[in-house]
Formats: sequence, structure tokens, C-alpha cells
Amino acid sequence: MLKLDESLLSGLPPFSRLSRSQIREILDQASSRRYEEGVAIFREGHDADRFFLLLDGYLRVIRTTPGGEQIIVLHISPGQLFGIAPALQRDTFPATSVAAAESIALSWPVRLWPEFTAKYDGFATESYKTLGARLGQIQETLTEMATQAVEKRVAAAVLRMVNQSGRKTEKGIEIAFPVTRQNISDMTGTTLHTVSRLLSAWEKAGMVQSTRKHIVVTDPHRLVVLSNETG
DNA sequence: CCATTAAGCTAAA
DNA sequence: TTTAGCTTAATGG
Repeated sequence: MLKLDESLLSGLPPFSRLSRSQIREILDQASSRRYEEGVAIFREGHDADRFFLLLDGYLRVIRTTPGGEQIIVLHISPGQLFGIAPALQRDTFPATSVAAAESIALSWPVRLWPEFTAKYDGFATESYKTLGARLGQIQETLTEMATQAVEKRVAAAVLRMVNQSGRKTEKGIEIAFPVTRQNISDMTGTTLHTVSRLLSAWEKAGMVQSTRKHIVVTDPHRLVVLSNETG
């Protein structure tokens, strides 16, 4: 096993209050793994034997609805804990996680969760905080999907990805991981054709610029306006 | 308004 | 060369 550097965790919320030696302790119990784009880290319903932290890359979190459709409920960015079934009092994973780009994640056996929350100051509160924020975001997305018009939903989904992963370029703000039209339709409950048409229209209007699996938002403000419109 | 079907194009594997 | 991603048009709910 390779030696991981303490600086990997020292800046992250669940670990920010910990001493160097405590972080060392945590790292010494972690496994590190790399995942190719498209590979599942774990699948919904499977035995949750470990919990995870994303060091690098981006993940799609996918849930199967009662109807059997797969929807992308959110994305995970570097520095976030994920697959924390123990925090939900569950022994199976509530969703599937797939690498949206090549990614690196640390993981620990679930039996360490009670120890971490008890022993490390701030770990529990920070973990539950992100968990709560995430559940809130899922709820928001789901109600949005049920009530809002398609164009508004797609605009909101693109903006969410920009907010999570946006980096500035000469052209505008780009989504930092590969996204297909199909992916966006899986986030918004529409078809890839509709997403394609919308992106083409927005491109003509000068709001976005996109090539395959790559989107740059050139006029975020107008997209925000679209996402707030009533129709 | 939006989904579905279907056909054609192009970049990437 | 084959396939995955994307576009566009036509049709119909």
C-alpha cells in the first residue's frame, strides 16, 4: 500500500478540525483506488461494506425509480464523502455511483464509522451536514422534475453541474467532466433528442457552446433567467 | 408543449 | 471500419 500524504484530507470539512496525527491514523486505515470513466464504484442495493471519499474526478449518483427508470440524482465532486450508508443506518447502498470521469477514491471499512464519529471532533457533524444538504438537493430535483417545464429543468441541470464543477475558460465556464445528452436527459426526465434540440437552440442564441461530451456555458446569466422562468 | 420514430452525419475507438 | 454521440425532420399525443 502506498503512503498517502496528510495534506489530502487536512483541508476537507470532515477532517478540518483534526490534528496531523489523527489524519495520519485515518489515512493509514484507508485504501486508495482508481476508477476508469464509466465504471461503477458500487451498486444500489449491494452490501455496504465500505464508505468512501472522492479525492479526484467526478461521480454520477444513479437511482432506480419504482418504475424502473434510472435517474441521475446528483454528482459528487472531489473532497466529498460518498457511499456513507452507515450514516443512514443502512447496510446496503441506497444508490449506484459511477465514475463520470477518471476518478480516485479512498475507502474505509464500515466498522470504522462509529469509531470515526465518536473519536474525531467535527467528523460526525460535518458528515451529517453534507448528507442533509444532499438529500435536500435530491428532493429539490425530484419536485422540479415533476412540476417544471422541460427547458427550465434542463437549464437548471446544466447550471447545477456548472456550480459543482465549473472552471473558467476563455469562452466561458465549462463543465469539468464528460456529459452526454443522454446523461442530461437522465437527470431531467426527458429524452436525449429534446436535450439535443435545446442545446442547439441555446448554442444559436449564444448561451452555450458544446461538442461531444463537453459543454461550455458562455452566458450563465441568461441560463439562470431561463431556469427561473414560469413558461 | 413534448415524446417517439427514424434517418443521416461525424468523431472516436 | 464500426460504434457512440449528436442532429434534424416528421408525426402524433
